[in-house]
Amino acid sequence: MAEISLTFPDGNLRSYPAGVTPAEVAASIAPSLAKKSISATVDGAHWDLAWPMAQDAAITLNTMADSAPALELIRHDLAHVMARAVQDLWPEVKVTIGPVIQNGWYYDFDRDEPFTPEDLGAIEKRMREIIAARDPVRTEVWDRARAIAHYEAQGEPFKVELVQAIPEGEPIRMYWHGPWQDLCRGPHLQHTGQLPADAFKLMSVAGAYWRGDARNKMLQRIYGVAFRTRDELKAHLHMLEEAAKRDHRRLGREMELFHLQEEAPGMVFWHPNGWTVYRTLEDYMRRRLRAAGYREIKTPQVVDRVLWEKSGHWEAYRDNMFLVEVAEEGAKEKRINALKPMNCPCHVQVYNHGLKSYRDLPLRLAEFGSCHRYEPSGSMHGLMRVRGFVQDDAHIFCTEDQIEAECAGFLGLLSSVYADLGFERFDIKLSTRPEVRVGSDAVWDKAETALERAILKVRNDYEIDPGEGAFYGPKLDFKLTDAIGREWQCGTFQADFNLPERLGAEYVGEDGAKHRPVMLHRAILGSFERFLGILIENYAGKLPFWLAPRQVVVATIVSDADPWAAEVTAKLVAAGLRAEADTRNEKINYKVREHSVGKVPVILALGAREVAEGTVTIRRLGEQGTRTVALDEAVRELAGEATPPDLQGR
RNA sequence: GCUGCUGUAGCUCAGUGGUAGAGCACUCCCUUGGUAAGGGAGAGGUCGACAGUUCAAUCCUGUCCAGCAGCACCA
Repeated sequence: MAEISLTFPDGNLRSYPAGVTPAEVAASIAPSLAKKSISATVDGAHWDLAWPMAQDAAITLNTMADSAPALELIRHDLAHVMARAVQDLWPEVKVTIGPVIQNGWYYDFDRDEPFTPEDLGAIEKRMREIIAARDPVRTEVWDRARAIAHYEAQGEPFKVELVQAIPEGEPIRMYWHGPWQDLCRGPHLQHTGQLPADAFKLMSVAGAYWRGDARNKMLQRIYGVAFRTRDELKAHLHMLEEAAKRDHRRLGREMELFHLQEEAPGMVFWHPNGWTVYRTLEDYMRRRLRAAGYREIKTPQVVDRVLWEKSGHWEAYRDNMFLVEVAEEGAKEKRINALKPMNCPCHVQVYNHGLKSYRDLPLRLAEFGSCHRYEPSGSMHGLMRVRGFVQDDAHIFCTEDQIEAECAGFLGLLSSVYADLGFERFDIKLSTRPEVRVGSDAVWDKAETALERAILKVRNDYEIDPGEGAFYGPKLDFKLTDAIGREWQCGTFQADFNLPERLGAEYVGEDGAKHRPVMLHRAILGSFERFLGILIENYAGKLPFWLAPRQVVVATIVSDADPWAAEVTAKLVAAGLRAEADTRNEKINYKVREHSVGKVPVILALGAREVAEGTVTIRRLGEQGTRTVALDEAVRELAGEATPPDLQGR
């Protein structure tokens, strides 16, 4: 019999007969290792202890102490155990797929009746019984015809489809968890008793399309989370609660920032506090753009369909546009306008007004452009996905040769803005030419290279998404990472060879002939609404001092301090701070609590002592201690902190 | 848009086939209190909208609207 040699993590090399399984290898080393092992990593692939190895390989035996493989096995086995529990309880339910996802797994079922929360409880209970039974797990490789015949006999049409979709040459594996069988690529644990009965939880049930396609049947997806220990599960559930506490919809209410209501779904009603943050951010962006050589413009919200027909949006995106019909005097037909869903066609109109020379390029036109898009009802989410929003939009008209320098300049601006707003980390993705596109290959070559070279001036790591560019040009997407590790795509930089053509943008070149400019669409924040949502969640409501809607509350301890509070507040306001006096007939405890809940960064408490000394006592949000200082000193200190980052040090 | 769930006071929620309640918030009174809720009283609701069943609907049924979770979508 042929021999294979296996390399162990410590560098040792040992020979085994071909076809040896990791379980046998473990047993050959030590019975204790055989007992502890749950899977193997063979040449980097996650390997079932029962799979035979046919050739030389590097092998590592995994135990429950190895977090990544352990969690994958636990979650994957639990997906099977859940599917089995569901079919035990409701044999008529059809099974489909059940992959491992972050923190857990899901499994999609086809069942006419919806699963209820009570059903989830029953399923969990049955799962624990299956775990307690310590059913053995077994694997076999079948041929395609047998697997298809089996699933047809079982009345599992989805599984038949899955078997048919497995590429030629890949093994078709069947797994048994006790008497229950599932098609699965594995690997799995050795018996259900290895699963932690107290470290998983079924979370929710929701609809999901078969194979992720909206044209297919909607299945019922049950989500579960699982960890190795009960404490890890508890920690995860606690983390979810903490994340819920920084939900911008909740904080928006608590901090009185904004609200949404039925009569204007997806459109934000900004309250004084929220609008203050919004305006502060907008003012900041306006300064940054001006300093970076942009010129600000403002274009109409309501624009005749004719322009959208010219730009091509009418054909492609009409269903997502808000239409405004007007019965004009004397006209037979109503005039149809659209609320602009984007600013670019209007910006080309500004560009086209008057003949442009190559000397005018690059021309950077910026607009805080108010846009409306009819987003699908189910997609809306607080400030994160709305129907009415404002972009920090700008279009750069330039020559092909200027793309690289413009892109490099933009990258510098973007990273500086993100850093100012508290996001040090962001990732870049370059999407290159798709199959269907406009523009010559020479132009695409030039543009893609320009974007790539611009990135390389800033950093080495970026992701390439081949074929994912828009039909009109390559693009960069920027994803920032927030305080709890979530990623948000905000910035974008897109070259466009199409719109200048469609809308007839031109410039007179050095040669006296007319040329077509390239248009660069770019945004840093994306939409103000969404970015503010991200900021609120990133800071859990505790916005940096310069952005905080109410920076200082002057709270009196006794009513004798009211005049001093008025004087203090006036001084703060005169120094440009957003300060309010709270002279209500309430105890200081009450005021401190209320303004802490409202995320006011600084409370100045004034009692008899402060009145007598002409001082203020500073209490900062999240800190226990207080400091008593002279008023002038406090004003100087706070005014310094209130200076926006781009104006610091001036 | 699809599937499921939800919609009662500003907020968080309880409740019933005979038109409603709690806590917090709000108003007034008492209290002048030193760093996360002092005490008392009061006011506040077309029970998401529209139909239907019923002697009677906030409650049952249907349609619609909105929200939540997920899926799909996101120029």
